[in-house]
Amino acid sequence: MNIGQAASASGLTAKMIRYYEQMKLIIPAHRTESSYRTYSDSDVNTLRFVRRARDLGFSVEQMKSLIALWRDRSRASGDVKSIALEHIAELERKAASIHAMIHTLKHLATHCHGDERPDCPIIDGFASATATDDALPPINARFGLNGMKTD
Amino acid sequence: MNIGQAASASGLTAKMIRYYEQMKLIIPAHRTESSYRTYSDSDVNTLRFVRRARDLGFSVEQMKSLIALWRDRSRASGDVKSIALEHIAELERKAASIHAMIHTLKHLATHCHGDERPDCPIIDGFASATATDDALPPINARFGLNGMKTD
DNA sequence: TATTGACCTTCCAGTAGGGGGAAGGATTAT
DNA sequence: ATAATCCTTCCCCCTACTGGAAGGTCAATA
Repeated sequence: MNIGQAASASGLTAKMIRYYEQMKLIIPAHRTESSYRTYSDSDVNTLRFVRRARDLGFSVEQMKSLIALWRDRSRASGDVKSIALEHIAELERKAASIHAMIHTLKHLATHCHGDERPDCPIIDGFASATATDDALPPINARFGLNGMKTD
Repeated sequence: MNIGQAASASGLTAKMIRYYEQMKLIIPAHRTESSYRTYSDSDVNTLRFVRRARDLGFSVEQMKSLIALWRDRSRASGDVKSIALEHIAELERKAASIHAMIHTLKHLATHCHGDERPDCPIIDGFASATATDDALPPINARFGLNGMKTD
């Protein structure tokens, strides 16, 4: 199986598979004489594992740990659980931040009649102090989504 | 007022102010003879406007539109509202995606005893088909957070 | 006055997680 | 035979910044 077929079988793209190989998340694929990458069914299982972890928002670094634990027959399930719980906590922080934005925006939007008149509570809300100032912590104390795939 | 003072007055950093100037989000600041940037109270108002919009998750491109509308005395409030509503919809998609991740992860985590035994439903869930496969749409149909600051 | 320290300037590099596309070789279908 | 579709590596692009180097400037102190 070449990279394109492995890609559609796993739900990743060929670009992603090469990227993960380069990042040392996955073991370099075997090559044909003409240096085409080849994938076995077992390799595709690994790729599917990666895709599922990625779909759950794990970073490449986190996935490295998860794959190492996956391959380790003597792993402690507590190690896996702690990674998962930490990730859940991070996701919940992100969700809370997004909900705070939605809340403020909806509040502003419901007071905007949204016609041709220039009077606009949304713009006015941005231009003067609103709940936003208090709703979000200081700029440097915040946490980032950092390229996380909520795709 | 120089850039450091404008930064603390607005809640941005000096780096961000220079970046926004470079990106043409804000008008280049006046300079002293020794090419220090100087900011008036009015300039700081603009910076505060930018910070609030940023805190609500708007991208630099969206903020360009919002600032243009802010400065346009004859703007239609409907134009502002449509930008805001579109942004709310985007935020809600992101939130739904994150909640789906949390849901799946919590489901897996509650079935993991989390001790020294190697048996781990979380890892097993990644390795074989789970609700994840159905919970998320195909990889190319997804939407991204793309550097958005949920910081 | 000299010097220190806290500013400021520009520029370059790097981040995460890839996407896009060029240049060129390989394989496959007609 | 030839065209279409793969594959390879390579490098640049994206967002929204942050960090740091090299160097100029300004205010206070010894």
